[in-house]
Amino acid sequence: MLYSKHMHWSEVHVLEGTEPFALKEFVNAHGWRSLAPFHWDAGDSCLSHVRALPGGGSGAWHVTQAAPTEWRVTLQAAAPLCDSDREVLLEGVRWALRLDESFAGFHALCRDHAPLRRAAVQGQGRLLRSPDLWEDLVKTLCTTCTTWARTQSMVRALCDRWGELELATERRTFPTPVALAAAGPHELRAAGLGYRADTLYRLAERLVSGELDPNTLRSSDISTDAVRRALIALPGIGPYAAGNLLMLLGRYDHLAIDSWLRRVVREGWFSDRTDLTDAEIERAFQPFGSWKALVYWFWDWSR
DNA sequence: TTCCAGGGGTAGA
DNA sequence: TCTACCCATGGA
Repeated sequence: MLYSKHMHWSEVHVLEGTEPFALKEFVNAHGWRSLAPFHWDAGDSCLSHVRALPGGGSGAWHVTQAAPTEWRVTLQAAAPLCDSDREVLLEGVRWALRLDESFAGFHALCRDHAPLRRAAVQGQGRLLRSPDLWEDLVKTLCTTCTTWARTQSMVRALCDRWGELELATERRTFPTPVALAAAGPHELRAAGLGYRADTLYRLAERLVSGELDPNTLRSSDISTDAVRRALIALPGIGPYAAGNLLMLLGRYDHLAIDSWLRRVVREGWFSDRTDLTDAEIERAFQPFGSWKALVYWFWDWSR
């Protein structure tokens, strides 16, 4: 634990996970790593994130792989971290990397299907998520009815305009609900959010008022159906967005059916039939039970 | 100019 | 439950 030459606080921790996985393959399993304020340094195989801290100010974490189940985490901040801020950052790393989640059931299923065996052999199934669920709610909203390039630019614009500058990394945090509620729908629209501006503003207001605490949705005491109903009750969250968020929450029994999934499944399993319905897609995934979303993500569609 | 993109909400049947 | 329509925005 020391001050760097730029007088920023830095400290190193080692976190242990329960199941081995490769950081590089994990980070590249889906697109979330390219959404701010995540930063993936492919050369150093280092994943970073910056976030606002409850004690005020902000902090950064940088993760590299130390061993199959060991992670070297460097925390950075403008000043020494208090215990609660350190805990928030480290808990965020555990959550983002899913260090406490087991994929043994998924891998058992994978061994029965040739296009999934690679996933079992390589220990796949883990999908990166943001340290904070509010951040993933907003990011998911920004994936609706747009291109991936625009999703990236929308999320970047939110950070650039309403995020806090983290001094050690000179990167901007993801904006808090307070910041986006204060911005208002007109400013959000002007930042390129389009019709999502109104729903995003309403979502931020619900969090600020205390009407919604998204972290209650992280509880394992609630049934998946109850979580799904709560998600769909939120402004701007429909079946696709709820499916994506359930997957990020570690519940894989619902598909997030979007134009990309429709195309992949149509070409892979239905001879490119143009009249394929969502109901037929749902039925095709029914045999995979509580692992449907991961089966879609890790199925070897090139076979 | 028109169409569509890793959809959601609403009205009407 | 299903369908039709609208919702901003930018790139092809």
